[in-house]
Amino acid sequence: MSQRKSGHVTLLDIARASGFSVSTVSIVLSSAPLSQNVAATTREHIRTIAQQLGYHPDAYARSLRRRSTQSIGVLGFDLSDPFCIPIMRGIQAGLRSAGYLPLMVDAQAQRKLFDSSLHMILERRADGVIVIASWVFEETNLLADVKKNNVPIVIVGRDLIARGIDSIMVDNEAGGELAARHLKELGHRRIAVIRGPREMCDSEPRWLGIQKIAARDGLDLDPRLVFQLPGLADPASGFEGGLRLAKKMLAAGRPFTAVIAFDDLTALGVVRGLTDAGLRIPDDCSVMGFDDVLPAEVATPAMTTIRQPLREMGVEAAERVLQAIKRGAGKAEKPRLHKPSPELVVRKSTGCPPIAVVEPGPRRKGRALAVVTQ
Amino acid sequence: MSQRKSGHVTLLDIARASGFSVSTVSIVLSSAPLSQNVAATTREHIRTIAQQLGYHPDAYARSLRRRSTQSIGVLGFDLSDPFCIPIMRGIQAGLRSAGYLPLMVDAQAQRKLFDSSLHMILERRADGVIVIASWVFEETNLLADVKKNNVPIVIVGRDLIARGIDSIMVDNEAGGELAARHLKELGHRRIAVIRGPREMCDSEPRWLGIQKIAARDGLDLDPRLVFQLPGLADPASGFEGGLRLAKKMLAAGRPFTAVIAFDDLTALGVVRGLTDAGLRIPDDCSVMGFDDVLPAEVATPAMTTIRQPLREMGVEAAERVLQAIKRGAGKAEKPRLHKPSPELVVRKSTGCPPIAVVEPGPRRKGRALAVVTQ
DNA sequence: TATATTGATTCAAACGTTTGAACAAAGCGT
DNA sequence: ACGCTTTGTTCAAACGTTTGAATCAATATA
Repeated sequence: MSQRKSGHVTLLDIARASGFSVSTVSIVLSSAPLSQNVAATTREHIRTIAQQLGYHPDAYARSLRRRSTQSIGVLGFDLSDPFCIPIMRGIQAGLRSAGYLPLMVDAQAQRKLFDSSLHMILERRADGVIVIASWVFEETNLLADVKKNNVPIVIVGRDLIARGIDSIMVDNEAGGELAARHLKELGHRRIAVIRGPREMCDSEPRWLGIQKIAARDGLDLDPRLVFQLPGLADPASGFEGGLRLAKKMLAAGRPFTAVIAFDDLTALGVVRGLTDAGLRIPDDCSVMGFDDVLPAEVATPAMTTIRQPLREMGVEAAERVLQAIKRGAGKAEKPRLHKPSPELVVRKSTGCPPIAVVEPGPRRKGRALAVVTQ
Repeated sequence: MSQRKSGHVTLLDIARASGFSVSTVSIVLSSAPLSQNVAATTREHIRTIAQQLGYHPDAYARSLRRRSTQSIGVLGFDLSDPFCIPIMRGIQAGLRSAGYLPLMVDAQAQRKLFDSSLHMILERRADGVIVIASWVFEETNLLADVKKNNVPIVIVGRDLIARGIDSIMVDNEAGGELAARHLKELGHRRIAVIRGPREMCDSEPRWLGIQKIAARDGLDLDPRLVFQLPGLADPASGFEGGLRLAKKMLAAGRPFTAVIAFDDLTALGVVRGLTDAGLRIPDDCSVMGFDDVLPAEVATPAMTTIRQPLREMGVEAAERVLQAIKRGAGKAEKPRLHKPSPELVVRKSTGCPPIAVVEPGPRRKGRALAVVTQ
């Protein structure tokens, strides 16, 4: 019942209550090697008292002394992006098994917060840093300070090996190919595409993959049916973009039987846009997404998409950063790029092309059909 | 270019490099009151050097000395629940303006992790704790240790004032009423309901609200059309549950024109189930959710739902816990319950009841209609 | 001229923990 | 009686920071 000044129970409290010294108590409670030398009765006694008082070692004091925090800063560019969550989960799993703790920070898609979050991580002396940058992400001088304090860093969702940073990014080109091939095999020939925002590094390779298959298999990629998502900050803005572009798509007056959208949210926006115009998915038009996030899975019809192995990517990131730590701060190996393969997930938003093809002429009652001219 | 043992730049490094003492450097860099007395040229000099060396104060050492970490532990029961994210955002906003930092932890819906996460928060000496417990959540002896170390605590999404904990929980009964009234005003009379799992405290009041309106306005709540979600851990399991129960609903052979689901994911499951059976939403049957999470917003048709002011709840939680800290650890006011009002969000999944009413007799081609007998 | 006052800087102790070294006491072989 | 090991415990310094008190000039006041 000793009166403590700070609200927290400390080793000293337990020392006093048990009659032993702070050293002994510390040795017992932290199961230091020396604790084998401590009498079993003493150990028991000290442990009991600690339990009673509700003692929790002060991680700050401990880290200060041990010069290691056993924690990894995990900086999510935008946690509200459903894309981040599985990656986070993977990271958590990867770290936990090694006894490390994630120090999660959410930059809320704001550049300013991104910087200050990074500072925060450095101030907390994380032993390493993992950055999840799915959506638009301007490079900052992040390198400067992190490297100056030689903290190993890994980035997920972006290729920054050129800047000397270990990177993990799905094989977007393969993903683009997968999507195009799937539609081709269903019999689609005229495909509309919504490309990602210019600032995102995923955009170009996905488009490349699509083009590759199109060229090889004779798909028709009418430039008037290729659109581009503007680069906005909010991940949910993909939905708005898809919705808006779906309308433009119909207005273009060119026939198409399928749409490949940049990501799942965009695809959901497209579904909304086409549905509003009276089309049925997938009967009148197939729609594909990319990523495989929760909203795509629970939508009706369930979205056919290209799955990124998000969780595995998180695990990999954790392993990378832990390796780098083990290797020692100084000897930075040359940065590697890990490119996991995406996977086609066939659900209900894609199907065979209709016998008739969408061709909305001069705005008749929303939907107008014309026979395909193949 | 001085060789440091630890990877991190410390005050001592700067002291040496600048020729001033550690004290002076500290005073300058932490903008302590005394820094007014420090010569402007000195200030400038020290700041420049700190910048060059990439100095970041060690949060651990600082907190140890200051006896305050300026951080709040935020323990999310399951971060993959889209419900959590807006709350998190609110908390972040509320804390940031007061200069506090959230220490986010994800219990991943696992009881064991829940406990260890709480320990972690205590070890990190958070000045306060906010718990977000949306989904099933068995009380632990969480009180014991947190209270023993007198750290103020607030819980969002559950009413624990009985256990002496400040709580914030939407007015579920009002929400239930809102949902029922909306359907009634559209002209629905026969309504199926999917109640939440027994373990969740939200379940009962929502049901109460629905019953209240039903009784007053003469809605028909056929017990054979009232279902109950089993209590599973995974938040996405609500979807599966809704899907399964939708099938049972049709199999019950009782006419209904609308469904109130326990939450949005469940509602999306219902939409899937009914759609699979050949029904159109909302033409043949209206479906309502609860919460207003992202997947509900981007689904097509967009989900009509009862919105919880999640962000505001997060802000409120932050303010509560900060107040408690300011008030001082000892004097715990008697715990209060804050019950924000939900809000009806009308989208596209609800509409007037069909002239014909769903009544799936002996499994004919999926969908069978019968005239309403009002 | 002695004494406050002010301005600029430093001393030294403290925060709670860990840990190499030291100490004390006992057992044991020579 | 001596050294040597073993067992059980404590000392004291260190981690990087903050801060009340102290120092020391130089200047202003009595």
